[in-house]
Amino acid sequence: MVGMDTKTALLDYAERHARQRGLDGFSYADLARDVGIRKASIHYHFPTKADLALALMQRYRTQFHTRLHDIKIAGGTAAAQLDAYVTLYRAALHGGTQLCLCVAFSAGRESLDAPVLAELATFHTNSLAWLEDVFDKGQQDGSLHVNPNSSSQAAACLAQVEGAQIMARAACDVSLFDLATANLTPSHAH
Amino acid sequence: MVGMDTKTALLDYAERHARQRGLDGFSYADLARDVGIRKASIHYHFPTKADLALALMQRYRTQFHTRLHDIKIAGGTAAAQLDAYVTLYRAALHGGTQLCLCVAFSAGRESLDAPVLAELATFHTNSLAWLEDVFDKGQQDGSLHVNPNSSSQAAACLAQVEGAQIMARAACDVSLFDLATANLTPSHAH
DNA sequence: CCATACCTACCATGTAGTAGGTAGGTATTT
DNA sequence: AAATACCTACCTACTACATGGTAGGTATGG
Repeated sequence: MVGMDTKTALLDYAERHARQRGLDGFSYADLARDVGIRKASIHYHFPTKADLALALMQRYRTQFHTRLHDIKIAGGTAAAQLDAYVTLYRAALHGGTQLCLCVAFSAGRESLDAPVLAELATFHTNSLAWLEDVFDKGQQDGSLHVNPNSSSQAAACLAQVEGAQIMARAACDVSLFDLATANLTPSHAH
Repeated sequence: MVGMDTKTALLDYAERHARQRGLDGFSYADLARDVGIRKASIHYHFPTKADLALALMQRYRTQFHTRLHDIKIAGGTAAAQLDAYVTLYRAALHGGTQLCLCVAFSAGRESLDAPVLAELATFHTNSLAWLEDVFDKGQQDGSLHVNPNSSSQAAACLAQVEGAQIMARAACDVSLFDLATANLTPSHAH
């Protein structure tokens, strides 16, 4: 974290904690130790924990959807795009040490304020739309087997990667993710 | 809760809290209010919170696997058994107000002691074995389309229902679960 | 009597936050 | 150039609870 501005450092550490333990599982005291400032100073950057959670979710959502956009722009078959998508979720596991933020926050959604819940809903809505688009494209280019209801298939796909993360996280074992998503990425040797 | 013994009442309320908010999201003070005894008295029944978590997981796992056993005993095609399985997960959502305990604990696994983690691992292992068995039977009785690797398909199926729970819980909307699991329960009108 | 299941009183930290202050840097004014 | 004003980003000191627990005591039912 050399030379990094304090606010970004706080967000980085907070994101890691939230993805490992959920929002209720860490405190400002943890962040203070991580960043090397006094706990009370964190309130300068994030007056309340809810502000921090919102900033985390907004940052995560925009970064994630930039990645989705990049996958689209890069072109390739729909199957390749789906593969890249699954790879995003796999990478988010960091070897089984953490969940992606949307899953972590979904599980602890009772502790979230309304604006954070709204961001979370937007994350899911955007992801479903992106996936549905991929399945539609897959039907056109013949690279994916698509059932008659692409929105249901998009939902199933999102459920699968999120669930695969849960399984892998529980066991701290990425190979479980691979096993559970093999049908989505058939080009990989499993 | 009339006439119920205190220990069971504690477990019931604790399970609800844990499934709604995770283990870090509730405290003995919540349980004390729920059951109507002093917080310190809870330690008589569960000396530490880790003891409580272990008891919760053990109870949940044994009950869940009794249900799986019942589905098997009841007979019917493999497709009907898979349908019953998905219905278990759907019912566990309680209208979108909570997750099943294994998902809630998986997300917050960092806060769990080793014996609880072991129970959680057993839960997943047993569930996968049961599902794999169903897929094997489905291939024999022709009621399920099974790909060459039934263990991967079992893992995918488990991931899907767990992920579908996450999605439905985030939005407090069971219809998302239905949308995301439609391919597993084709006999239902979606 | 004894086991069970509760109680009170307390402990040691821990949590999210408030209020006022200060140091250093930068922009503006004299 | 020097003084002043303002901003940023931290600090100390503190608050009000809250957390998971300990220790000793008491009431009740079998």
